[in-house]
This record gives sequence, structure tokens and C-alpha cells, in this order.
Amino acid sequence: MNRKQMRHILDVIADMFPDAHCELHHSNPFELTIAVLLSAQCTDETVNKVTATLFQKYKRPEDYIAVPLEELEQDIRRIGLYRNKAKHIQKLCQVLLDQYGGEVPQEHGKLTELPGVGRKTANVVVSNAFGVPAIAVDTHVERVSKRLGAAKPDDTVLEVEKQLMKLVPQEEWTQTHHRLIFFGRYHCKAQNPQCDVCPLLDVCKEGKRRMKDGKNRKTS
DNA sequence: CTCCCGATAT
DNA sequence: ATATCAGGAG
Repeated sequence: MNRKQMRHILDVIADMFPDAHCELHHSNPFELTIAVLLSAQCTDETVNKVTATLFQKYKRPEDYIAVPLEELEQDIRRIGLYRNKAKHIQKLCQVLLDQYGGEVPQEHGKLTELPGVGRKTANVVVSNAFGVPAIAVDTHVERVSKRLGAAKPDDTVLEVEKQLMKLVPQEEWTQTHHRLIFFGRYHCKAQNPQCDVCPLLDVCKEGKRRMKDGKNRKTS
């Protein structure tokens, strides 16, 4: 795929989702970091249900390490993967207090060194909380990029990210990231992609293949 | 690569 | 019943 082909895709998804945004509820960089950490293999809707009460009980890093690990585990149990996540949160809060005065660092390299924070989470935090252009490749961005042909089927998430950074102007990285997520979450879905009503069908090999094979099933 | 894991959609 | 969900660590 070249930049001109990508430009067309960007214009179409901009028209479909003009105000795509971060759907994880948060009111500061620290809450955003916790929310993204919790969101692994879990819908943002479930995360928001939990953080609605979680963020009332735990305001600062000190609050998370003041309770027994088991108590924090129970407070986030519905998220899934809760034992790892609770452990990561306590370790992360300890590091924030020990090394960063209780604040979330703005440097991408420092973020990825935090427990439970990988490249994808760091990208979300720097772009959403600190205004640094970034394209976080989550399950939706990966799937959509590969279906549309912006990345190869066996590319790693890092390779997908690099490819998108080449194809998309830097000033549009963060916005594009959100629009690709919305496109993947609400339209080009994992299970029932709505190829039959997709404005990108004419440029999507995967979509044409699905329509031809009759795999596109519009059930609602 | 495997493991972690509950909630929801299909 | 199975697939999937804003992944990361060992």
C-alpha cells in the first residue's frame, strides 16, 4: 500500500467517525495509565464499569499500595487477568513513588519500563495524556490494518505500527489511531465485519473475498 | 511460545 | 459452546 491509497482510507474513516476518541474514562494521566493497564483482553465498557468505583476508592499511587493485594484483586476481579493486573498496579505505583514523585513520566522509554506497561499502553498514554503523536496498535488496529492491506498478514504489532507511521502523516497519527479503533470496533468487527455496507469494500481485498465466499452475514 | 481470566457477543 | 475483548510478562 502507498500513501495515496492510505489517504483515501483516512478520508473515508474520517467521514465515518469524525469524533473518534478515547473511550476509557479518566481524569488525569495516572487514571488513564491504570485504565489502559486494566483494558488488556477486556472491553473498555467493562473497564469503565470497574473504574467508576475504583477511582473513587483509589486516588493516588499511595492508595493502591495501602491495601492488601487480595483486596485490590477483588476490586478489579470482573476485568479478568485480575491477579497479574493487581500485582502490576501495586508494583507500578511503588515505582512511581520511588522514582517519579508519584507522577506518571512523560517519556515513552520510562513508561515501558513500568510494570504492566508495554509499548501499546505507553503509546496510548503519551498520545492521549501528553499530546505526543503515536499510533498504538491494539487488536482492532492490527486486524483492520491487515484486512485493508496496510500491513501484511504475518506482521508483528511493531511492524504494523511502523508501517502505519510511514503511511500516515505524523500530525494525524493520534486521530487516526482512534478512528481505526472505532472502525474496527463498530464496523470492521472481528466476528461479523459489515462488508456489505462498507465504503471501503472497493479497496479491501479481504472484504471482496468475504463477499465472494458469502462469509459476510449481516445479523443484528 | 504460554499463561493469565471474567464478561459479553455470536 | 466458542470467539473475542484498547496486552504484557516470564
